[in-house]
Amino acid sequence: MIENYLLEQFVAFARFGTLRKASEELHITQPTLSRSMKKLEDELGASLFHRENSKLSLNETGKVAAECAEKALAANQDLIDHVLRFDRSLRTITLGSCSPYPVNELVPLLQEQLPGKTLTTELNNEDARLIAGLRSHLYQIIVLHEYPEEKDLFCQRYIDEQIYITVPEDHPLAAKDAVTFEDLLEYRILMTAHIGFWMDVTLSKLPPSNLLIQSSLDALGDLIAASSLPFFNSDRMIHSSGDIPGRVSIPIVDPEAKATYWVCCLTSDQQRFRSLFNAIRGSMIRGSGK
Amino acid sequence: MIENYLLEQFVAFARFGTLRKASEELHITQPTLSRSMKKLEDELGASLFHRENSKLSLNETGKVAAECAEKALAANQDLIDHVLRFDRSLRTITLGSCSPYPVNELVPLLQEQLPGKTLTTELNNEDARLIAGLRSHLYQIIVLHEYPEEKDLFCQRYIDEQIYITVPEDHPLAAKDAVTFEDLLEYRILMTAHIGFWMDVTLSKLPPSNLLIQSSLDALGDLIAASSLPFFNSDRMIHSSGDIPGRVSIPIVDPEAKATYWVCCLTSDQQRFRSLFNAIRGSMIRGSGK
DNA sequence: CCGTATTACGCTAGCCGTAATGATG
DNA sequence: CATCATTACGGCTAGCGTAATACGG
Repeated sequence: MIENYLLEQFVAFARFGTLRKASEELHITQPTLSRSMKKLEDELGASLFHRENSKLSLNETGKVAAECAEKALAANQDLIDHVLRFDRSLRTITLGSCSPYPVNELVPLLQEQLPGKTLTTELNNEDARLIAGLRSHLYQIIVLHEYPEEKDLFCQRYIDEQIYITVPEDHPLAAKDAVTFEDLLEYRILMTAHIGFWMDVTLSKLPPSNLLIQSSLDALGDLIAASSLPFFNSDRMIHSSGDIPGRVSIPIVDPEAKATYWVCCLTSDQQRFRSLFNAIRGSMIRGSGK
Repeated sequence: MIENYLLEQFVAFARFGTLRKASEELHITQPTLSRSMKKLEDELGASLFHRENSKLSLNETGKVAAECAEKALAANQDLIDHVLRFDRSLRTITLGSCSPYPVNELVPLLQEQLPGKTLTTELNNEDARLIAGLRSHLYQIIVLHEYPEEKDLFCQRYIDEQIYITVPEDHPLAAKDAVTFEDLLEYRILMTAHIGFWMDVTLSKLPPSNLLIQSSLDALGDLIAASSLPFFNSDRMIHSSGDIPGRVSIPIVDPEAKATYWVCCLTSDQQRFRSLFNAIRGSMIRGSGK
């Protein structure tokens, strides 16, 4: 068995080419590195270096060893990452979502159902990365916008969301009952960057030059109030924040402008979150009754 | 970074369940293990054990950690194996073959073409394992009985071999020009275990009870001389060792009883073995001219 | 001479074992 | 009291840094 401190030093040499540079990077002295490299060769029982003229370089075996050493160190780092992540997952709940609205709705529910747990949330555009995060205990609960086929996931159908465009009452579009993305091609539209997968949807339907993307939510609010530019909205958002005087919201009828959300956890966590999923179902019934 | 000696001790505990057993297995003392497990928790910054009633067991995080630790240790062992194998491959040539006859032919050629190198040979029934061995530098040259499609292999068509059955002149089969495996069903046949993939062929065509398999080649030779039992032979073997007085050899005409050999190396080694492959082609031309 | 690697030497951190203590059934 | 884990103590290995040496462009 080769200790990792030797591999770390060896990989540093392989990367930086000379003992001096590597020793500086690792904040150890050159003689220490020199000694370690000898020790590594000794413990492996194979020559790894080509030595000539006070110049040290990897030989063919050394190159093979450097590759393998990186893998071994990566496995070690994996261990640390996985353990810390899992340990954290026992005390904290991280909600990963493809879209911000479900987060708003779920956060109070999670806080109520999982008292004493720290709750953090994260937007992530790609369903695949959300699922991978769930498996690696980066997330405990995720919200997807497509039903996943994966067998190790327990999924509960959640709310729908329909995208609207909100315009001033005197806007050319204001009279319409419905619009398509195509209708929006001639306008510049305000939006925020923090809308999860909806960003991918809008970018696939509208050219970037049409979109005035604000990274700050505050800035977006100010611009909406101060300008008469159209901006994206959704039935859910309108419902929860109420109508804005002097503006009308028109539904976008493209199929891409409507999504069904799914709340998922690992099947191995299903029992643990049973009452939470019950509460989610309950909230949907109450929500529809409003 | 977690040092591997800690992981080794941790995995031993995970396997054997108590510090005592693990300490005995590792030939270290119990207090040492106890201290190491604390150190591991400390360095990871996570609790790994459930401690109660002077009983130590893994908690959920510990189970995750044990799995990852095994992977990390496996990666470390991989490093050692790969490096030693590669280093060895620079000084020695290991020939892996699916069949013994090509080995007999190739060994003198290899010794002539690669002077100063240590030469070892190994029979291996499965082509897939020969190819894997080539890739991991366990072998440098292999002989297959089917053309492999793998792109990282350089392959050279080699000799054919045809299996015969050798019987006494007064044997019922002696009069035949050709036989099939089916004809052999009623006889007990002498053979050796060291015939590579031919063993798989015979076992697929004849019941094991028909085969008198000798592990020692000497024993087989003695039995052939002392008994009148049929035994397997091949055109190549007959050619090189000459006819045995009082015996006749009859070809087995099933397609399975004929093989074409392929000599292969890694394409990355192709240049290194160029003259060797030339010599192999040369030997085949001379061989056919005889 | 400056930059490189190796060798020599002394320090000390940390790993180990022994012995003692605690806890449990 | 037998078994298992933890704590306490002292020895010693081995990894470290400093300083000196060697070698080349």
